[in-house]
Amino acid sequence: MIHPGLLPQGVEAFRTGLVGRRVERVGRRGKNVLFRLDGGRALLVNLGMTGRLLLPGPGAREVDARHCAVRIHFHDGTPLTYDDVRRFGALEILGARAWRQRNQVLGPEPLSAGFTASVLGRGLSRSRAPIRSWLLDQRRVAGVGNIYANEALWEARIHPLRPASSLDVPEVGRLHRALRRILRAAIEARGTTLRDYRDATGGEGSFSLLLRVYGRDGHPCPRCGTVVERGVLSNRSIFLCRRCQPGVHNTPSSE
DNA sequence: AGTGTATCCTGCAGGC
DNA sequence: TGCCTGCAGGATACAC
Repeated sequence: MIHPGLLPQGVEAFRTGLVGRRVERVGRRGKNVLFRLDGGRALLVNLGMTGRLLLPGPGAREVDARHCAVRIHFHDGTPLTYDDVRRFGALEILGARAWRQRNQVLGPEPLSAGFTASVLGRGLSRSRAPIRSWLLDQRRVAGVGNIYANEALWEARIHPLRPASSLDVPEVGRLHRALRRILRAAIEARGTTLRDYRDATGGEGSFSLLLRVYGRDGHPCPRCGTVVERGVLSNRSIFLCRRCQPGVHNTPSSE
């Protein structure tokens, strides 16, 4: 039942780091669920593609947990289940110092007050990477995944292959606004359930209903009616409207 | 520095 | 019905 691959430190180190600790609060940093433990330690959970953290409770729904990979029992017997079909996730216990180092490596939180358009612009100016790749790099900005990167670029009318440093000031402003709006709306909708995602109570996220380009190749662009296209960048899909997001020769993919 | 490719793994949709 | 291929929210290591 336990899949050691999800515990990079090994089962025993994970167990001894966790047993007897008290969870002081639960939060998030980038894509990591963060359990702050007493003694300055932290339990970090990255859900990968298909991970879920499930907790029984009054409003909790029955969820298919056929791929339970790790189970943590609280002192009162309440089980916290980590279920993950593809097992790309990871759970680890970090001491205070290791957590500080990890935290430092991650880029700014896009919804924090400090993440201004000029902060974004400064980051972008230092990189010629395609903007979609830049957005997925957790060291540059934390917590943006492929869905929200594609949606934000469509909203900001920026082609995913544009070099990060090529964005002008109005474009940086539009991207900044779009990123924050999309992330807030997705949180409001409790996430994007394409297939596997569930919140801790087993509920689905409804942002999937609000997607405008992601996974919608062949459908009309909601803004101009042009057919949305799918392309590939660094082995990940990109979705775009060629008319709303011009530039960059004739890429991506073929025609 | 950045890109393409491969890897971890399972399940599902679509074509034939 | 069944077999095959391609694709999927993420992160990382590798060669170039």
